[in-house]
Amino acid sequence: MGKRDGKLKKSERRAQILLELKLRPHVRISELAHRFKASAETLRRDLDALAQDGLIHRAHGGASAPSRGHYPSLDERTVERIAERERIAHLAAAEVHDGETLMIDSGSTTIELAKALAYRGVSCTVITNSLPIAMTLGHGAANVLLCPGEYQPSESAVIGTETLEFLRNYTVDRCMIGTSGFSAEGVSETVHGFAAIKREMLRRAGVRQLLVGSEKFGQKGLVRVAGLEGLDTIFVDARPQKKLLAALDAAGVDIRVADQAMSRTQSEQMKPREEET
Amino acid sequence: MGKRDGKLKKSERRAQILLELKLRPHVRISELAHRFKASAETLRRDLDALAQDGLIHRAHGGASAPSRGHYPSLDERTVERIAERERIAHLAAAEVHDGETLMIDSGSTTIELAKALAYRGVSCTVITNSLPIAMTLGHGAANVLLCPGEYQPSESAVIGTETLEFLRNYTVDRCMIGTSGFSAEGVSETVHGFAAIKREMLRRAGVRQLLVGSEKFGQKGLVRVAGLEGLDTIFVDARPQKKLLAALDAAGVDIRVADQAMSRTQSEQMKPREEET
DNA sequence: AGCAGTTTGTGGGATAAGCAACAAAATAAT
DNA sequence: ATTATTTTGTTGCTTATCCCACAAACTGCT
Repeated sequence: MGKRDGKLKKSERRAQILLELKLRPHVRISELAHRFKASAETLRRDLDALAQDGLIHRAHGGASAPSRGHYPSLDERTVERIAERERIAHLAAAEVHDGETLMIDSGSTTIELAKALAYRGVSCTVITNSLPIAMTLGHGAANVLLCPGEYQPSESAVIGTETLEFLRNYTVDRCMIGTSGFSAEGVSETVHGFAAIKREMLRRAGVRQLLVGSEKFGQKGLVRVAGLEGLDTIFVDARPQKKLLAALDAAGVDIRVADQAMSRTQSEQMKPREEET
Repeated sequence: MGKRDGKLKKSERRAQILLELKLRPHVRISELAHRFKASAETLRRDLDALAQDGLIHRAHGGASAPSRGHYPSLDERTVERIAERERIAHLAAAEVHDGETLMIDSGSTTIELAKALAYRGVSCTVITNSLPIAMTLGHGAANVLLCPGEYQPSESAVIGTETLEFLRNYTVDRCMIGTSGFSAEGVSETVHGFAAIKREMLRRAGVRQLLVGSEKFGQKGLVRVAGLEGLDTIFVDARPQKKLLAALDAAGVDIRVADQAMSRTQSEQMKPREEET
């Protein structure tokens, strides 16, 4: 009657592979073949099929998660404008000194910030609601305090009343947040839960800093997070347009532009991928 | 004469590799060797060194980025006894029904449990202190409530007083925990912080269940977590020895053995082909 | 310059992965 | 039940990667 032989069907195998790649950055064909008790050819076909659909990134001998992995909906954003985000993040990271306490919220730009901080080996204390940021910083020199809350797969972060209550217990030197909308009227978000967290972080911090790519200029999200006067510094990749610039000046916001020059080395290095023969 | 042909030094090469891995999930040795005009051996040494420092994840033929969830010390354990852990996890996961509330602590066995629950699509509510477990379950049908606390890179989980205080606010139907030591005297841990969390979880749950591989039988850790009488069920991959078995019986612990036959993913039985030992 | 230590390149045998075509099962359809 | 279709396994061969040891090239220092 049954399938006593615990063999998995094609779709089950592939689902497991995707699941596995959410935890591990890389799986190996030989390892999978052994695990599933299937031939290497079968697994090779599985990986090829998944790679065809863009669900995984094929490599010699195995496969790895596509792009920056764990952040499904983050990924789409992440692949674009990486260079800009990196420049902004490095500029912002240079501001942070050893021993500081700071809050960092979730988002693709702030993940880059975490990477930059980890790379610089800054030994600060960070309170965050983002799991990838906690992981990135936690493996470096920083102390990380993670907020409680309901896990939100879309951002790989936690939100909710528990998160807000937790934040209210702390006061920090500095907070660095991202945003999905930035205009003369201020900072705005599309998701209510995330807006509340940003708002609370701004309230709990001495210095309030925003990391925002120029593509967000002029955009207005559903929920207002704060006005320009609620910010001390913004880190951007390009100088804002006249109107926004005037509003920022009026609000006394310090504008820090991460221009190309300071990361020339990086952008040069990315180029040679083209010259394959 | 040497234009920009100038060969890069070791540190430069390695920095570039890290940069490259920020853009792409996987790099290949042969490709890097060509790019840097260096031998494959050199690049192999580079990747090995970077992997040693935990900066990248080594793979056959190349390397991938570790960023989104590198569990350094978890990995070493994870490669061993995967099959046993999976069997235990699937057996335990079968116990959980839709709508239940449960607590799950951090550990390599409980990560397998999370994978199994995600695979089965159980829509329960889970409170955990483990980041990988939150991520795994959160992308599935379950609701996940993550504990606050200090991030502990070694287990990719949070611990500390914040974690304990948070747990005290909840009561759940069931808790499922792992352990590093299991003997007739009970459950024990090597790290104090993790022991405290397991203890609190056991206290807050109606049904208290332990997942433990047979390799832990007889081992005693530094800190005692609970006696056998504090457990309702244990999920194991092999029947305990006489002495431990007697103690478990005396304590009224239900023993659930995940034997080969019922394993979903692997069954050695129907494979009379020559083995690889 | 000369020397010690590091870094890189080279060669060869062992192992693993890729590829393609075909056979064997398993599954679905009639 | 019997085809048709899909999926998986196997075989033989090619290519790529790994690993080890040793030689060559480079570095910094006295």
